[in-house]
Amino acid sequence: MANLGRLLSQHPAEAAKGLLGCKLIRMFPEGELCVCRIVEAEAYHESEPGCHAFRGRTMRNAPMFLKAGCAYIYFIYGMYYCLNVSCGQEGEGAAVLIRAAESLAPSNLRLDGPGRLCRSLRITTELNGCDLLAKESPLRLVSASLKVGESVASSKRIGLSVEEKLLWRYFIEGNRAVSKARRTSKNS
DNA sequence: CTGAGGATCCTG
DNA sequence: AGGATCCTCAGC
Repeated sequence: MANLGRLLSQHPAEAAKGLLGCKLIRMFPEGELCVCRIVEAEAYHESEPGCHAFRGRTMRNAPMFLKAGCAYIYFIYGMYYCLNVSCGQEGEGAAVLIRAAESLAPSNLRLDGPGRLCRSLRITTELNGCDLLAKESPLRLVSASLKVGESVASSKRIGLSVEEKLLWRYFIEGNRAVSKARRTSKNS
């Protein structure tokens, strides 16, 4: 995908699909750099009750309404953070949850799960709202394509008991950073 | 003001 | 299967 901004301005389901294979780059305050590759993502849109923005804008979900490409980071279960990328048009409550990534450099980080990804990359609400498309950002997205031979599969979203007919979870089929039970379309 | 529940993960 | 752990929002 040539232009990340254009990709993310689409419907979150398109954005989630297109984010697979893209790089996520974390620059720590001390200057250390981590590069990883997104392998699993879910779409959320204000039109459906699975979405935090379903009941309109609140203090917490406000970043979902920002222009495409901003971070929406929330705290959950008293313990974990989850990273989302705002998408769609400005004023539209839509985002993509980053569920898992492959650790490239260093190659030993555990990024297989939304909570683990944030813990390993030290992503907290301190980064909430930041522009992931800006070059100087401490957390940044860079466009990249899938590798030859890779394909995208989909399933219902994880951990929701509503809207289960929406197949808005996307993942790179067979990828090892996707949890074993959920990495094939057969099991999803 | 209150309390129920949550886009998770780890342990037993 | 259950607990950690606390923030958010709906409801009163």
